[in-house]
Amino acid sequence: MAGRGRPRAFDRDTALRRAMEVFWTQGYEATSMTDLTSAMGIASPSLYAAFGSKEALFREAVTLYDATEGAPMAQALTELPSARDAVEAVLRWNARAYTAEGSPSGCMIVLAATNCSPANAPVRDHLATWRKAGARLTARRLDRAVQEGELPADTDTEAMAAFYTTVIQGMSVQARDGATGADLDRTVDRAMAAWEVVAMPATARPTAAAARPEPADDRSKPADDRSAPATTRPASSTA
Amino acid sequence: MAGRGRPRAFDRDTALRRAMEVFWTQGYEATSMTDLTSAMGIASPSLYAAFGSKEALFREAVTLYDATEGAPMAQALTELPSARDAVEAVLRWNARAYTAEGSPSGCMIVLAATNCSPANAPVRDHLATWRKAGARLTARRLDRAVQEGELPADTDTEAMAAFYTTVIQGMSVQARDGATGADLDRTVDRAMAAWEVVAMPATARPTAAAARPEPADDRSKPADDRSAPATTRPASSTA
DNA sequence: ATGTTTCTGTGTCGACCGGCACAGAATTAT
DNA sequence: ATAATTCTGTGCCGGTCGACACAGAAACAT
Repeated sequence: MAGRGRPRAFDRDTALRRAMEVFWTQGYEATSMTDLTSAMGIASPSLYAAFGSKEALFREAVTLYDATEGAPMAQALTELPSARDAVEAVLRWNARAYTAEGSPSGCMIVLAATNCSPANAPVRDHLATWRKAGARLTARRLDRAVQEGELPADTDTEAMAAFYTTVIQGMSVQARDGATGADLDRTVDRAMAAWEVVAMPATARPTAAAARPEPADDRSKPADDRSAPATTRPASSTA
Repeated sequence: MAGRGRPRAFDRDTALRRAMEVFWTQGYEATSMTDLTSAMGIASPSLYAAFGSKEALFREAVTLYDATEGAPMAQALTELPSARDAVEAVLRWNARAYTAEGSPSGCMIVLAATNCSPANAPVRDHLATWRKAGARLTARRLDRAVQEGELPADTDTEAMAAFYTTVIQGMSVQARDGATGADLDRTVDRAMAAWEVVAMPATARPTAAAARPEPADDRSKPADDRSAPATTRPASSTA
């Protein structure tokens, strides 16, 4: 198995796993070569010889993350008999995984490169592609549920998958902000309780008792907004 | 109004707005002093004289962001007569704001410092505090709705606010990944259609036809997971 | 034993980072 | 006019970034 020359003095898989943890915690740009080499226990020339570059190492780390952390999700989506159980399994699993002790909080694919400099745009796009692949996998599972009669024939499966993907990605931010597994479970409770109304057709509007006219706020100007309001300074805030 | 010495040759508010846009687009760490000075049209000594440091400038930019982009949200939350209309107004507003042309996509407070090096942890915590303040403002609005009889007395307002906060934060990620305003609106449709089931009491479990036993997937190991599964490489993916 | 190959550690490269010293320019106060 | 004050632009600081040259060490083949 060993090649011709001097054998490698470190375990490549172990070093890659260490690198994944650092990237997972700090993100791509915020992780320096010094962070990597000290975590992996090797010098930078060994890193370059084994992985090529910092970016190539990151891509390998993402692939490893998907293989180890994401594999059970793909399995649940394809093997569980009902789409509802499959989506709930994904949400419950993530609620625990994002808050598990011994590993960084939140999802690496969501959090590791949300913002970066133009020079590293390829890295950001790489993760975005992976995120979209996950949403698409969910949409295909919902399509199957429509074919099997589990969901109404006119279900907007793309929008439904986008909704649950949005919830999952928001959960990553919540976990990074200190939400507990129980906190995320309460959000999952609500997302799953809404299953029937979320499975609405493409043409429908809010449904239920929600045939509202419009947001009703003063359309002062088409300016932008942020996630939630706070006129004054944040102060302490415990929740 | 002018002081004693040589007057400032640039407009401080304009320069701050430019800085906000750069931080909004690239995030805190990925934005260099060169990025800032070129966008603001001033040299670095002027920046330091006017704002103190890169971090102080960022905090001022966040405050400006909240005052300009977030103020309508706080207004909707406090002034609209029903909590349901208020929350929907916030969601609809954000769906448009996150995807508006002429400004960066997504929410600055969610995206500008999700991951950063330990040295910049104070910046990350600063934004996290702001995010939590928004969630708390929503929770207080829901408390008022309970007091006014709009929501059941046993409503878990904290969990309900956390749910909608999670959706909003997920929408920021979606917008960054290229989702359109119509895409986000479809998610808002579903989040609002679920209003009644989301307003569930603290003790309740999934409700509806969702009294499931457990996720039911093979509990292979307590490892973590990511946002969505993808066994193979991402490939192209258009949605 | 000798050559070939491959990995390891030291040291360092040019570029850029955030931040600031310094001198000159522009204003007000006297 | 002259002094005092404040801003502006040039240039540079020490430190760190990602990346690699180089020589020595450790395995193989012959």
